[in-house]
Amino acid sequence: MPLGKNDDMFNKRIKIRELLATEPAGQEVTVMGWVRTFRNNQFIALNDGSTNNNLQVVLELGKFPEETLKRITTSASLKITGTIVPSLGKGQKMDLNAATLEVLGDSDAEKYPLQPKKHSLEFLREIAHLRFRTNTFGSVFRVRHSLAFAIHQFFNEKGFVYMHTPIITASDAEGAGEMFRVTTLPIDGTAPKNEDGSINFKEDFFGRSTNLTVSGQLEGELGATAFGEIYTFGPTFRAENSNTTRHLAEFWMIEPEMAFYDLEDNMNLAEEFIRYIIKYAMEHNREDLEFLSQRLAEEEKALPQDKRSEMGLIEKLEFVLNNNFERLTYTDAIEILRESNHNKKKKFQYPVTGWGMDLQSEHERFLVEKHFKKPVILYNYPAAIKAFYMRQNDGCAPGQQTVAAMDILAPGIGEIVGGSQREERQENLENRMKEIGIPVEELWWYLDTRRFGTVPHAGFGLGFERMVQFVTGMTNIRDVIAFPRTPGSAEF
RNA sequence: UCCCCUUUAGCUCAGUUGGUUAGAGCAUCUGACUGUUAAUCAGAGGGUCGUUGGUUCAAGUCCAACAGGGGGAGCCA
Repeated sequence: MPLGKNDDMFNKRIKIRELLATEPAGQEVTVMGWVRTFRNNQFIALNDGSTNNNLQVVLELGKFPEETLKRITTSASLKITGTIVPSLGKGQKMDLNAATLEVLGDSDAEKYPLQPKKHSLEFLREIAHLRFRTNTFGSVFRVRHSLAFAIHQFFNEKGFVYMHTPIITASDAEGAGEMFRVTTLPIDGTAPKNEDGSINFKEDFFGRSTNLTVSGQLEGELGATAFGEIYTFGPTFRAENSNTTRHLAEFWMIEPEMAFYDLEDNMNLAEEFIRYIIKYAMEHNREDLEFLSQRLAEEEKALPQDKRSEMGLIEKLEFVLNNNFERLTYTDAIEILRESNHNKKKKFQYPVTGWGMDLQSEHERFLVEKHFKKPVILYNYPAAIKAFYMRQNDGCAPGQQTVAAMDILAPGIGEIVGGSQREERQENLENRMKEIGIPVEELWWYLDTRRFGTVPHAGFGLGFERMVQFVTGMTNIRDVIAFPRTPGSAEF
């Protein structure tokens, strides 16, 4: 097939987003897209997914045969050639006066489920394979794309190495929740067994028991202690029976891991990172964000006054760009919560008992949404409520051992980032592992980072879908991933 | 996994203290009109009231179980 011969190409179309940015001056163009509405047997609102804005195609009366007009139904796909002129109508700046029109694919109007009207997000979730054709999901997924792209750009500019950590892992040593087992052994009870009756995984595909990854962090630390700075960005799986608006069984996570970073460096990076990708979306997806902002405002009209956001979506994002996150220690947070009127009036479901307690989401929400009214970074948590690999802080008061952990809490979402400086001292790390029953032998490869040239290092994990929720204002996490996997649900 | 709410036409919803033939808007179809903007106007078709069982002379309506959906909690990202 000859290359570079544009005349032979089927697709010489101009994208509608690009076309709408030009001035209408009688130019001849070809567009392709899907019908959103067909009014008056004369006006087609054509959408090609490049933007929520439709192109108005004008059909001269009598020019096209009746049989063709009948086929211009919602979501039918069309190829149209014609000239671009200033619109005579008020809703748009240009019209495409159609010279030729070809129906590429019909769409049976009686069966097509989307209508030119408002649909509930719940209904659209049931037709997740078609919901991209709506304005809301068009905007959400274009923004999701931009955020993903910005993430790579941010780390690339900083010289981080993008590391692909394994999806299938053998380590189940982290104790981070339920895992999905990966096996080729039969499930009908005929799998080979050991003498004690347990499954003999030596006979399995990998010769051992394997699972889908719950985090790439431990592998990430291996990369960081060689490249200096790495990040992962990939799918993560949790088999927890969580049924909430912010949990998925399959989600995407970004996990940077940096050698020669302490906790403060870590917080600085996380904050800069979040701001960078929001800014990127604000600059590249302004229209989509404005649409989503309007959608959210509309949705919140149905809520009682006290449940509505104080800021609009755009306003909130600008606020995050222009204001530093509030940073405070766990210990200070407990004090604030204890002294709050909310607590004194016993309005917390879980009373603030004092130092050492795990913060409940109502406490986090109080700090973020009521007290500080901005994103908050909490750090230096009690060791007892945090993971084994977090660095033990020196010089803690007796009975108040803390670790160099930090969580970033966002309004409306809750925890969006969890990170820490890692325990780089081999002895401390091993002692801690033994204390909480994590098999030291199984993680021999991880501990090698501490054996051979250990360095202070830190990292964090950011839930991508929660970030997309924050930026798009979508309240249910199932609406920011194309095909959500949740307990009891894996359609499509 | 626990608690609460919910399920009526393709969609969004009404449906009274249990009482005759279950309604509306939008969508769809037919026709009219033709510079429309979720076009408008006229007409038509469309329902095993989530499923199963129970109470009752009588159940869309009351009760129970199950299933789907939503919200909250826990776990976390």
